[in-house]
Amino acid sequence: MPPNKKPTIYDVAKNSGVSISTISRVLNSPDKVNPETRRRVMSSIDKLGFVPKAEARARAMQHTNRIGVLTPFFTAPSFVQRLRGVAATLSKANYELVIYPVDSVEHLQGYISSIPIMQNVDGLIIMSLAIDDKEAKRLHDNSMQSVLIEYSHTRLNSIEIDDVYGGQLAARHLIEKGHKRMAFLGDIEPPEKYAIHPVKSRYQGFKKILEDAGIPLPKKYVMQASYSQESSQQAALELLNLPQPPTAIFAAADIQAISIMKVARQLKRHIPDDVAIIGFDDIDIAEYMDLTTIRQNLDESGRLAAEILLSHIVESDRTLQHIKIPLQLIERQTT
Amino acid sequence: MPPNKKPTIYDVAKNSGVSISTISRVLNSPDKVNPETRRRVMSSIDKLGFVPKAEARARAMQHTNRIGVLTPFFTAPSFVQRLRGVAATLSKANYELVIYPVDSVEHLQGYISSIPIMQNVDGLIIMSLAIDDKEAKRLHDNSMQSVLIEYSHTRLNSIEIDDVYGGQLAARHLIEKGHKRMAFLGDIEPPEKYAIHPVKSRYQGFKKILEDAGIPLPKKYVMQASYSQESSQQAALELLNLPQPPTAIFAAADIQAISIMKVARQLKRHIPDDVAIIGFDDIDIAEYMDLTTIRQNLDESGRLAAEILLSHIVESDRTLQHIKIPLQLIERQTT
DNA sequence: TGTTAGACTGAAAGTGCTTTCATAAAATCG
DNA sequence: CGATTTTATGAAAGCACTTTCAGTCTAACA
Repeated sequence: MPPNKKPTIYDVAKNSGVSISTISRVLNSPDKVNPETRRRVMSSIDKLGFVPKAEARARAMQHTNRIGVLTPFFTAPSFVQRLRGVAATLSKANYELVIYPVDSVEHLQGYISSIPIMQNVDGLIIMSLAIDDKEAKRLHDNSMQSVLIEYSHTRLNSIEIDDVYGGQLAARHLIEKGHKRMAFLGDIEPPEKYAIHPVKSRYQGFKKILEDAGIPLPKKYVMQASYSQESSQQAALELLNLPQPPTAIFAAADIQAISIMKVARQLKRHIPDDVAIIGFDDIDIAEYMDLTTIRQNLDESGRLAAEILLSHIVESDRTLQHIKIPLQLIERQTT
Repeated sequence: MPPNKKPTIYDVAKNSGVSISTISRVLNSPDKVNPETRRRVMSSIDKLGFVPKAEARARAMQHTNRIGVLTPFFTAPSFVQRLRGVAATLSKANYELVIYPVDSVEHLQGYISSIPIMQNVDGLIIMSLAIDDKEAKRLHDNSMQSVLIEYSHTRLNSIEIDDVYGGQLAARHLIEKGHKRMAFLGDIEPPEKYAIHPVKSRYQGFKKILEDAGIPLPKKYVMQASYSQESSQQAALELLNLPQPPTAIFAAADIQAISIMKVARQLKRHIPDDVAIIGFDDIDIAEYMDLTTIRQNLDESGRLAAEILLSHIVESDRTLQHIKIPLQLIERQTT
């Protein structure tokens, strides 16, 4: 056989002196072929290390015990933590996990529409990705069970958090602590159009409560910053170097809060006396850093998503679930 | 069209009055087809809800433009960072990435031997997983290009780091800083048998240098701790509460170093004056925390792995590569 | 002993795509 | 305006199998 090529059914046929039909038969309905021929074919198969291609797939197509996760930014801590939750319950239920990182709209559509993957997977968890009607329909038409996280669609299961409320929680906490000059730092501007922007909602909730309390939130206290360390640190620097810096900063993501902490430390500002800092997410590092934050229970949301998905796979006519998981203020040392 | 059947390119061709070649073209190289025809085809595609079948596609194309990563602990920071590197170069090269989390030996063997997955993938990156001869042979026999990270095998490409040297670097640095009582904290005991244990090598390198310098490393200064926060903190606590605590601690992983930092802070020990701390890996947070550490350039190793893999896919008769990536001491504030 | 029902097996026709090759039509040029 | 590119398209040949159909043998039955 050609040195570096994978053997095909034809090679096996040649090697064992029968036709490809027979090979196919010993693979798919062994009882229909003469035991002796079968043995000969088998030994050829072993010898050549032949692995049927389409067959494996076709077989797998029925039920794969494997679920897929579509996610952007899969290396960001918050996504990783959700994935961890998913992985945990999946492995308990003896399901395999496959992660498809999505880094562009086409990519997403490619994955969703090219239901090909899907034939490899019993269900789909879709994280922080905007699914439009067309895509939802596609999933539905192909009866692909799925659950969305951080987004929702009437026709699909979903798990969301109340970002507005999260912002409110942060604001209330800061007000209770007696702050009068508070700033917001986050990635308000849509980072990429395929992703969701919960940050805006967090901002709105935050702002609303301040307004209700008669506390102004001047423009200079609202900083746009991407998730990169540089961007956040730059924004933090500006904020803290203001002639009259805020006494508290609400960062829409823990990673950003941590950047702020770093800058504050460099500027020798004491936390929380000079600046209080509150984050959002409660990623692992937040605890290491003793960061006060709004916990959205990332692991749990992953776990929940997986559970819902699994239950819908087992019993496909279950009613859709739209879950809103609770947010919780975790007070630590930075406020 | 028949009611319950999924449309094929033939249906689309019929519906839009062109040949299947043209359909294939608008799907794969849209610029090669007349804009108007393209529009007509597109609308047919939408109308029929046509989705190309991956299986057929892969068969005809002989490749999938998708590569797989087998990895344990995929949520641990160091793994995530490597994955980030992989993802970066892959997406540049227009390859899709699929991550298969491996959490048991059977899992690994299942993935590797049940080459069905493999039909889905043009190549494999295998992280921190011990591959035995049988598995290597299987990969080889199926001419599945692959590269190992943090492990090596004569028949497969590999990227390794010199863990022993890393331990030595840490030891030398601490000695230079004038320390006389140094401790080691790490997960020396094999966590699970399918994973690799680079920690032991780091320990050995560390110990060797201390010995050479005539500095003792008593048993009580060698702490076994798993990667969990509790375990590491517990170990750190023991260490720091010793009647004569070490003046410096080498943690075999940054996450553990960070746990130590936290405990030290709680005990009001000053870093680095009371205890110096040096980690290993240089994960993202290390910089946030100003942790001195041994950088193993995780992103880079991922990038490199992907590059090697890709180059071997393009040109399958390239010679095997066994790369050892350099380690580097990053001095920050904790030593 | 002549039939005949099975049991085996191969030829060949799908399967749903990609891609090469050829050709027709349109655009460019001297 | 004829010659030459260029562009747009279709026919047809794969790819790696599955499956149907029909033919060959053989063993069993009358």
